[in-house]
Amino acid sequence: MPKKPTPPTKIEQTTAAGRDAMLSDVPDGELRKSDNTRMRILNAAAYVLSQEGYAGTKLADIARRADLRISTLYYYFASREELVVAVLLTGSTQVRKHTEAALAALAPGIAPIDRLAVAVESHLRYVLEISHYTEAAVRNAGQMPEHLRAEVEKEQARYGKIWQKLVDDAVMGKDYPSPNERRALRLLILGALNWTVEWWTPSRASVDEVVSAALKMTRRALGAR
Amino acid sequence: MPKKPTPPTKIEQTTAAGRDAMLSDVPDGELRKSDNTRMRILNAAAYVLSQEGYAGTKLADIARRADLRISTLYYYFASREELVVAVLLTGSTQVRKHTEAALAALAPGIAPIDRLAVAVESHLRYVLEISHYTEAAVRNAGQMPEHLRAEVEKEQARYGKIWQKLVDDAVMGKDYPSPNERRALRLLILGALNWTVEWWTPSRASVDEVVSAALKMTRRALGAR
Amino acid sequence: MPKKPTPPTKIEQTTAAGRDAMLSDVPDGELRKSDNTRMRILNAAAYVLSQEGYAGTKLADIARRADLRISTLYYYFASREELVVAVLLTGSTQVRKHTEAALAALAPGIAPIDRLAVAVESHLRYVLEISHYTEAAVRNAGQMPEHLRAEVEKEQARYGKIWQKLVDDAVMGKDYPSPNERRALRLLILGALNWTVEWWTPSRASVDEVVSAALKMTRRALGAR
Amino acid sequence: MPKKPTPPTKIEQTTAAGRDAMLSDVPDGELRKSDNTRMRILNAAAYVLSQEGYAGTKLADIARRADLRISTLYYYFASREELVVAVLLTGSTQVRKHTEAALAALAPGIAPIDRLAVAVESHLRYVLEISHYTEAAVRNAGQMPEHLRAEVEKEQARYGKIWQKLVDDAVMGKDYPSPNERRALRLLILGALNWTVEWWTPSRASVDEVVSAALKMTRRALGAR
DNA sequence: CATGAATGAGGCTTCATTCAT
DNA sequence: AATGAATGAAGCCTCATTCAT
Repeated sequence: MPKKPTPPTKIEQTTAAGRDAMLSDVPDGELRKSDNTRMRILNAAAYVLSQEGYAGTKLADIARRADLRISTLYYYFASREELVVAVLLTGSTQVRKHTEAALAALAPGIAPIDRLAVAVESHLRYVLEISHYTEAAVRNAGQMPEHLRAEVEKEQARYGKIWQKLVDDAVMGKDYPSPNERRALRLLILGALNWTVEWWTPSRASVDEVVSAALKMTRRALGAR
Repeated sequence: MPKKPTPPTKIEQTTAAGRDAMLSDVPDGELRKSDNTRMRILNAAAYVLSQEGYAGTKLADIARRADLRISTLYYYFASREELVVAVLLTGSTQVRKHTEAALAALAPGIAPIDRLAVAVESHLRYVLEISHYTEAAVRNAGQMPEHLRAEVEKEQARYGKIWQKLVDDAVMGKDYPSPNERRALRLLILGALNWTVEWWTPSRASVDEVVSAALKMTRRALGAR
Repeated sequence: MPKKPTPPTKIEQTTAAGRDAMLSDVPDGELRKSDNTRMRILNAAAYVLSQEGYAGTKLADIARRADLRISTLYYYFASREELVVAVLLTGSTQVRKHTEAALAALAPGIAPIDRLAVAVESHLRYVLEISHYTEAAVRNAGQMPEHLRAEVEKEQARYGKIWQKLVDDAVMGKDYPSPNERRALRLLILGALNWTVEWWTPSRASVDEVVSAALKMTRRALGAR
Repeated sequence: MPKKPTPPTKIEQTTAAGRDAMLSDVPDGELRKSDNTRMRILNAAAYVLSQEGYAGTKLADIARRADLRISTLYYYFASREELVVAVLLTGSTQVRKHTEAALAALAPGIAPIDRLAVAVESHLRYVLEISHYTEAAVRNAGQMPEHLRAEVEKEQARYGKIWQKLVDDAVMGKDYPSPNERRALRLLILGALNWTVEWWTPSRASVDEVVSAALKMTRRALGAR
């Protein structure tokens, strides 16, 4: 395992893979202490961001949750902003990868509307059940100061493209004739899914029920019988 | 210690009516100057909140936009929080009233799905075209500190009830059989509409196109052919 | 007296005149409280800068000396840097004005070497006896971060020009033939004078003795018999 | 608690000789690696101090320039302050030794004014051309916190004594009659020389020109011709 | 009514320093 | 002999808030 030069301060997406490695029980053998700590910080930041939002996220909270002092954060990230961007980037990348994987696993001949349904379920479950990173990304996308948006939006555009194709392929007949309408449709659907983070809590309804409703809504909206 | 003569500081929703009054050409004679100023502050705050989000909203920005000094804000509102709550309450109340009015204007025998469609259009246009207050309310609902949510959520619950009835009435046949699913459906639809504030800009598509897509999506989702 | 708009945060040289006004016993009548406080801050900063140097100057020290809280400094200056620049600019401007005044008061026909001598004495006494501002400017000219030097150096260049003329006029015969040498001579003399702030203390020798030595040195260096 | 095997941490002036040894091609066999590294650190610190000043000098800069990690510096120096003091002492000692050597090389019967001239040239060239150590010492003499000055000032007093004798011997006749004036004269001259570090850059004038001006100024100031 | 002035609390960041390896 | 990791102290700065006028 190659030693990184010195202070590991740089923005790199922390992939879901790396994160999972950390969450599993694999002994540290392959990881430097520093990787571990960096991950702990990112995890803590993702959680706080998902709960408190961009402006409410304080380094003190992140440090407390990571069981470190504030100044230690600066050993790994050059600034609060860099840390936030790293989380959001990770979050955006994670859903995308997760959904891409789900789609890749499908049989080749599957109907477009079914592909879209798979994406809906994958996205929704990831946001609600799995990743604070993605919840953070979803909730804070619009709350970030101008100069931080560029990077995050680029990643999100990538995901958006995938979805647009899913929607375009699934649209039947002559509904939603214009590209603008189909773009709107895609964003309305993703909005419906993303907005769940604002209202869903495990106590009132199961994820399954939400997924079920979302799937019906989408299938019908796209013209399935 | 009675300091301020008649401190007009009280949280009351500023209704759309009041607001419109202010925007119209009614001679000032009808209004105390203080009403005027209070309204200017609220308008400014609504705008800033809709753009910057809860945490990004600074009194300095509001004061600048209202062409006042910061300390003046305290003549009208006891605290930043009170001002914010006033805006969000106003925003929530405004859409509700607006949508209620639109529904009230309908012929009695109209089909439930059509009533829902009217609500969709009314809501969407209000958020996107008309009211910074409502945009502020929509975007910041989830970003507020715990102790401020109560009031705002109460108003929103009221609106939610109206919508739930619209959805329940419009659902056809045996789809969405459980109340939980129908609740999820309502929130998915409202989420789709509310999320538009995160992505819609006049430059890429007209409101009409978004409305059109939203109407189709809703009608189909609810089972209309 | 025209009211300044609002927060008086802007860099303007505080002229010796303004400062003297503040130091004298003239009742505040003509001055806003704000002018007074701004002056107190500048005075405090000048003192601290002259004693501690650029890097050693802490806002806490300045605030303490001005009998204010740190945050109050920000009501008058946008940043530590702006305050420092204001002091150095003031300091540079002060000596220049003081020396210009001394020169202006001379009889027209006076010999160039005598004009130079007047400048030497004026400069030296101002730095050692009168102005912390100028001492601050002298001691910190070279210690400032790159991006702050521009403004200060411009003012200093202005003073440098005056001195160069004094030196050029006073140089007799064929010594120091090249402009570069005369420039060096000017800077050596000013250096000798400025460096006094590093070693002079009232306890070891009187200002008069230093002035006397400096005058002799200069007169002889320039070729007077 | 004996931690470090042979912690070479001790304040000793690194003489010009030692430094030259390091710069020359003598095979490393003669030097412990640690000497080598210690020297690298000192050199780096001298450079940074000469450029940034006491307060602007960061261990990070020194480490970067020495191509080491910050923590390594602590293997050789107990603290930042100790390192700084070592540099300044070295710098002060270097000029003194250099000038002493130049004076020692003179013929015995040489005139006092010529001895002084030799010292002027030696000092000036050393500061401007040769040693960052001395430049550091010169520029930071007055910027150091109280508790660090003692050692440095002691060394500088030693050099001052030599200069005072040079000046006293060179003064002719009845000028500068009092010891205080002669002390002032010495410090004015040294000030003129030292201040050159604040303004001289190779691009505007050659060292020779500055030296020439300084020599003429000194000779004349002392009454030669 | 409105504001100028002042402040306290709290956040971000830098940096020298320590220590186990 | 050198370094990676972690930290405490201290500084700068922002911002909501107060209060006399």
